[in-house]
Amino acid sequence: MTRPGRTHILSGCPIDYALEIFGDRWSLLVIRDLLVRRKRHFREMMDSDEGIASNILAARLKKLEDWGLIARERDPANRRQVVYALTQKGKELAPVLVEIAIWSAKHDPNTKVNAAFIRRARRDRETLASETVADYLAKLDEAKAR
Amino acid sequence: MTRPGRTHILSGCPIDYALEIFGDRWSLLVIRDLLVRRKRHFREMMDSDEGIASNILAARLKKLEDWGLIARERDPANRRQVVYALTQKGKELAPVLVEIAIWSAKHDPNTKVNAAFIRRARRDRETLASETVADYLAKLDEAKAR
DNA sequence: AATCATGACTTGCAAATTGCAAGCAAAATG
DNA sequence: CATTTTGCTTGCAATTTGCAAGTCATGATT
Repeated sequence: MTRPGRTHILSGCPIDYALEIFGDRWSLLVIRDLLVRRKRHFREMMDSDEGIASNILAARLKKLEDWGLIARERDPANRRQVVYALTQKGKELAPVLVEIAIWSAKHDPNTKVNAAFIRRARRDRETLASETVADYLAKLDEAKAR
Repeated sequence: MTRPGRTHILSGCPIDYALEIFGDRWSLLVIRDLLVRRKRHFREMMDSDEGIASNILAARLKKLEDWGLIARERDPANRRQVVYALTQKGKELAPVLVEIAIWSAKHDPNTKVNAAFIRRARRDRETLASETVADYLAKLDEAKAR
């Protein structure tokens, strides 16, 4: 089994494995963009509010692809464009994103996510399939925008 | 409200808030050490398998303290030593660590965490208080070691 | 067909961060 | 008192990040 670009010997701890893949400032934001905001193209992700640089975005996409979290193809409708999508492995990070969002909603003094919504997310989490979690997170995103 | 060391304007997205605090290779490993492995001293965290450098560990501890996830005090029994502990804000990251561990256990081909254990973690998660989650994760850690 | 625009990167370069290993000051131990 | 321990700090090289311009392939327009 190839483990791409391994810069440290992994300790065997599950947290360490995950952080080898997405332990940086940008990767989970890319996954959010794909999962929650349904972005598909490079330009769309570049346009997110956080202001990622193109070389960093390109490098993160490559890494996530190398580790099997995303897949890419040339868009047949316009071959200049690449379409990125989460693999199942990538989609299954949805509960991680939910928990992070719940934690942040509680602790970010500037949060715009309402507490009742978060309590519901926590209560219903077990029944959520990953696509529905994506909808959940999308609603969190919309709630934030209000 | 002071927001320590803010290097980017936060987008308002809960994922972005969290990544501002712990979006790096090492911070969640530090939190794991405190929460799961019950480590309390600098030297103990330095000794974790992943091999963090002392300047990075010191910087991460400072950042986590600045953001209110950990607290520190001189150990009255030995004033050379500093005791670090998670605050409530820090402890409430336990469900995030559980989800990351579950994800990794499923996707890390070298995982030593058994699947039945993970299914149980998923099923029981809702009833777990953060201290019990810490025990859970500790058991995951032990299972890994076997 | 030629020209221009678009999209996904790539590149050059400066700033920032990481990592190695030695160093330092305070406190404890022998 | 001399030595050891602890939690950092520091010097320095390597690596990564971030800004902005550049490049190449493809599509659209004239």
